[in-house]
Amino acid sequence: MRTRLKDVAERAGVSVKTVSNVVNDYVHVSPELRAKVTQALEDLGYRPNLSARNLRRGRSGMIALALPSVHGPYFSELAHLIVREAEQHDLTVLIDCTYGELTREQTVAEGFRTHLIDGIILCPWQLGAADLRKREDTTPLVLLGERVSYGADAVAIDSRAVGQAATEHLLSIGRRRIGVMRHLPRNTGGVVGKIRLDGYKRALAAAGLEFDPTLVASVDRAHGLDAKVATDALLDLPEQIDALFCFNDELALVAMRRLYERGYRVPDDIAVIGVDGIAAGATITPTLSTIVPDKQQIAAEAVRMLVERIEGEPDDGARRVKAGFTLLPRESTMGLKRVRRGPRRSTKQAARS
Amino acid sequence: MRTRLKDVAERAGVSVKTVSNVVNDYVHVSPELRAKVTQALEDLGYRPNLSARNLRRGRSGMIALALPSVHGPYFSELAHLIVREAEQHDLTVLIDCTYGELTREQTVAEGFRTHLIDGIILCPWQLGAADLRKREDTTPLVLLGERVSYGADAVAIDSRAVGQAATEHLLSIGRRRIGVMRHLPRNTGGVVGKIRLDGYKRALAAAGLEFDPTLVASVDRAHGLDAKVATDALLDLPEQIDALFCFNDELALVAMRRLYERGYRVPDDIAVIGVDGIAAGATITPTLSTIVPDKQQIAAEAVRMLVERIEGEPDDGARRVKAGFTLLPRESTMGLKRVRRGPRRSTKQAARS
DNA sequence: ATCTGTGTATATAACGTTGTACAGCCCGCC
DNA sequence: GGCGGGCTGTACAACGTTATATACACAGAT
Repeated sequence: MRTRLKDVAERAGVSVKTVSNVVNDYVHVSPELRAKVTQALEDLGYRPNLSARNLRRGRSGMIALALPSVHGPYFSELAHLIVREAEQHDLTVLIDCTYGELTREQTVAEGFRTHLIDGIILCPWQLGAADLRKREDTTPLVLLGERVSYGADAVAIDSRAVGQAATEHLLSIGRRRIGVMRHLPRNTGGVVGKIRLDGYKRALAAAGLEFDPTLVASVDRAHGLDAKVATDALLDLPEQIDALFCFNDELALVAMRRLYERGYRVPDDIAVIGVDGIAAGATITPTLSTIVPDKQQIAAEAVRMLVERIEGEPDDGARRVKAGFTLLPRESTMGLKRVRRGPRRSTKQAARS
Repeated sequence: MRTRLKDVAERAGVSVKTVSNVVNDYVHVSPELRAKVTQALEDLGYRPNLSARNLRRGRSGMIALALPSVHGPYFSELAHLIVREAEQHDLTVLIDCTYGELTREQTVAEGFRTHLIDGIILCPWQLGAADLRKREDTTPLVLLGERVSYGADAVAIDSRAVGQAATEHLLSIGRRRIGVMRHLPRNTGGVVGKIRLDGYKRALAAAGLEFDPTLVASVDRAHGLDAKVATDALLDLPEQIDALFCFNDELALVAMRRLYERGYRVPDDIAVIGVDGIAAGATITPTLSTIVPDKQQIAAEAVRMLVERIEGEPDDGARRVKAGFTLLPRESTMGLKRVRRGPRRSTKQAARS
């Protein structure tokens, strides 16, 4: 049916191995034979069978990328960067969605698609250190995120610093009563959230303010109704908040919508800041201040570490890499800039802005 | 290093094939042997080598999904649905990003990862009928989208109907001067855009309005500066537009932002409608009216057709399936609903809304 | 008592590729 | 002129799995 090396070899009148040599650009093949083989290759439209090749080579050139979701903007952007990074190492990425479910995360860590993937990049939500100790699979593994002491390489941003930076920014524009909306998926340790909250407290303390636990609202699912309810809860506190620190941009979008519905102006009444730097934040009104993790760096470090493990880096214990981030102040904290009021045309101004 | 069937066989004192039979749940294995083998399997932590299995079986259980982008919300949602649909058929999906580049699309159609994938779902932007005629690879292929006469199965929404529905909606709320912003990637036929524009014209004609080509703005890239410039162009026309039909939601988000910056109110001055039904459209203010393609149906049909081809459906020529869509009128055309003005608390109202 | 059939297990041959070992050959060098 | 050594090319054996053919035991039917 499909043409194999053998077929090509017969047509060119050479051995199978010679054809293989031509296909793999082996140096020592005489020009005449090479030409003849190349011709036969084209005539028959040969395509290598990668299953066979992988079996023989013991490598597949594929890595798995397992994320809680590929649906939302943050992870899809990250996935994109990892794919591009992997490409540079001649690796194909198999993307898998765990939905943050423990069983799926375990399946991934235990090497689903065994011997078909050379390595795994996993962003765990529920998987704990215990699971990793029990791990039997030996496929190289790199983790994304900040859950504490693992038995595997990991790359993450410094969530404490993030929490601190966001809070300091809100303090710097004169806000004093800062609500927090954190994403706390059910059944999750919520380690990241804790650390980020820790940064928030630290910034408050540095400014001589006391931490008020009633200002912290938790949201089960990242989008939708829950965030709305949480926003209401914060708005209905006896003493009015003047700022809102959302642990991700998607929460912030929902919150801002809710603020609008309830008649609060952003940032005049309440300043809002998120985390992630998703694209939509730049186009809505007011544009969303946010903290942008250096996704490029995360992607690069994760792939680099994984490749090192695949290449057989001696197992000198788990390594941890911190990735950077940038605070991006926009209208939701700094105030609106309107070019003009009312529907009057103004070509030049528009062109300039 | 890694345990193979042979190792398990030796430990259990049986033949390799017997172990294989146990692994594959073959019926005729005596309970005693089955128990012994199962034990050995566990003891050694056996993992099948999928490369070898695939080689032997001639199937990999993997399909490729190639999209122009996996970064944006529309395609990431679609990808998600296709993955879930494929799961039901015991298929793993390998997602690939073509960036709408011709060469990448050709690579995919020509079966990259040969013999490792059982089938391909491709959403082409530049690939033409000619490319498909030249196609040498025989891997089953299903196309997403509406480019005209292909030599492969395809599933798509009826873009003419979409264009017509959106336009009729704008007409129904009394708008008469409707700008169009279409996404027209460089070097692309832009077939979809043409058909959608055709629906727009048809709706105008039905309402007794004349088509004005100056109302059509084209945007090269889906997001960012281009859409801003295009919005300006439409706003700077001598006669004021009162509605804007954007060919996708991302364009609409940028356009609405720009309208705001230039002082136009949505929908009072200009009503806006998009296409795709991305999540962000529900949370921004005003919420974005849009046309939502039935992505679930697209995913289901695409996978179904592909599986049929893989199972060896006789090649009775290309099949085409139309998927449905829904018009979702929201604030950007129907008007804002404010709960209350000013930052006064109002617990009960908020709880109810 | 022999034949047929069925359940159980095995040995062996694939699947398509690449690494290893080796066989010529031609070159230059002692 | 023999001899080591690089260049070409081949035969064969793997890689780990599953399909095929076969062997054997034991049942029931002839």
